[in-house]
Amino acid sequence: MFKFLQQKVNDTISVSEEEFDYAKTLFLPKKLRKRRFILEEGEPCIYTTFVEKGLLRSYTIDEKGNEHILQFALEGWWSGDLYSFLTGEPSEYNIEALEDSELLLITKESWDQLLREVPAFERYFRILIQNNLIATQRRLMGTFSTTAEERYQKMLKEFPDVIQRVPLHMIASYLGVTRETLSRIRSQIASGS
Amino acid sequence: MFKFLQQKVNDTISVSEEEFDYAKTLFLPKKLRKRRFILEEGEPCIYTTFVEKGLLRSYTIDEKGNEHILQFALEGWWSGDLYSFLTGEPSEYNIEALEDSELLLITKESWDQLLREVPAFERYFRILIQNNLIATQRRLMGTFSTTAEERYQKMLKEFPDVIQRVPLHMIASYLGVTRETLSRIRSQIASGS
DNA sequence: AAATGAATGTGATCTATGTCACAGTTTCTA
DNA sequence: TAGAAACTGTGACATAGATCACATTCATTT
Repeated sequence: MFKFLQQKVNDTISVSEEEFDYAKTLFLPKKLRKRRFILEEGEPCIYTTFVEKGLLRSYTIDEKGNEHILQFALEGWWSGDLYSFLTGEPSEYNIEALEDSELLLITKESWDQLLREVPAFERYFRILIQNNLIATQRRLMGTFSTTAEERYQKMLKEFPDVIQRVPLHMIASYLGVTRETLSRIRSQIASGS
Repeated sequence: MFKFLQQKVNDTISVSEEEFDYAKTLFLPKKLRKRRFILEEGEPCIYTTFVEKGLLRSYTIDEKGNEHILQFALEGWWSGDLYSFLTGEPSEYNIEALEDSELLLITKESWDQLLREVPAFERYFRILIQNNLIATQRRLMGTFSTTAEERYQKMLKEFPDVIQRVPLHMIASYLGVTRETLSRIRSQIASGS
């Protein structure tokens, strides 16, 4: 059950068996069925989530009712609303399973404890967040400097598995365009260049 | 000279005088005149920078020659290209002083050493990066869900000092619009609503 | 197996923002 | 202090992408 998490953590830093055994005690396993939510807008984000199996998405809904996807989380990824998790403030995000999923949850208290007692985890999360920041900065600059088609092509290369497993209107929402626009982009790619 | 950095760090975590004295030895003070660069596209980002005084901007230039500003760094902020700094790969960013500035620089080697020897700094940077990630995620979602005018109004509230000190075409570039569009938004705000 | 809802495609039209061009003003700098 | 950059504004026009509307196919659920 924790094999996958352990492997992921050890890809980044080195943690002894004892340290990891301790870490295990702080996580809560949970199964989440397709179309069920682990976080809904307005409630505080109690857990940070590691995805053992399945696929989550986190998204906001704007005043017009449009969804905007912040992140897809496949196996081996983390999910949650960092701000709400840290502050206890109500979240602006919804986190939904797009497939039947198996998750490992950790509360703020346990997380604080883990970082305090096992400094290697402080380092692990620093690196995790760092890589996330780098990727998010790139995505932001990409929305300024590239067309919707270029962003779609890039996503096809970088996350082919996400594209396979997720409906197109969600890909569109992740790219920051409407489903109609993505549909036209796709038919254009299919026909011509 | 290090008073400001010390204060900033102590706002977040607590570091003893001894620890901070050690940290000081790892930073290199540098003055950078207006319009001079501390990083240019194509070269590796050798330093992460703390701004003691002045104002920096980091930006990329796309294929069409348009600039896109990732960040303004005022007094008390950090600047650099995280990816290039960590990997040694050539940077895609330029970092330029918009005013005569006083900086504290730290190399990757010294930074690694600092995080290794003073765990409080590992924590400090984790929190710093975490807050940066939260802000960047918000900015990204904002570009998807709000108009250029809304983003400008929000920036006026959040960073009035940046707006005061930076030319409008750079504000436009930060917001992801052209200078002409921002100019029209401003005259519209001035006249009507 | 039927029925409901989710997902996708596509045409017609609209709009926010980009592009290009020129002019006036301010700020460096030699 | 003169000349050159940098900065800002504004008009005319172009365009990527949004909106709205409808049809079809696919997947779930009872």
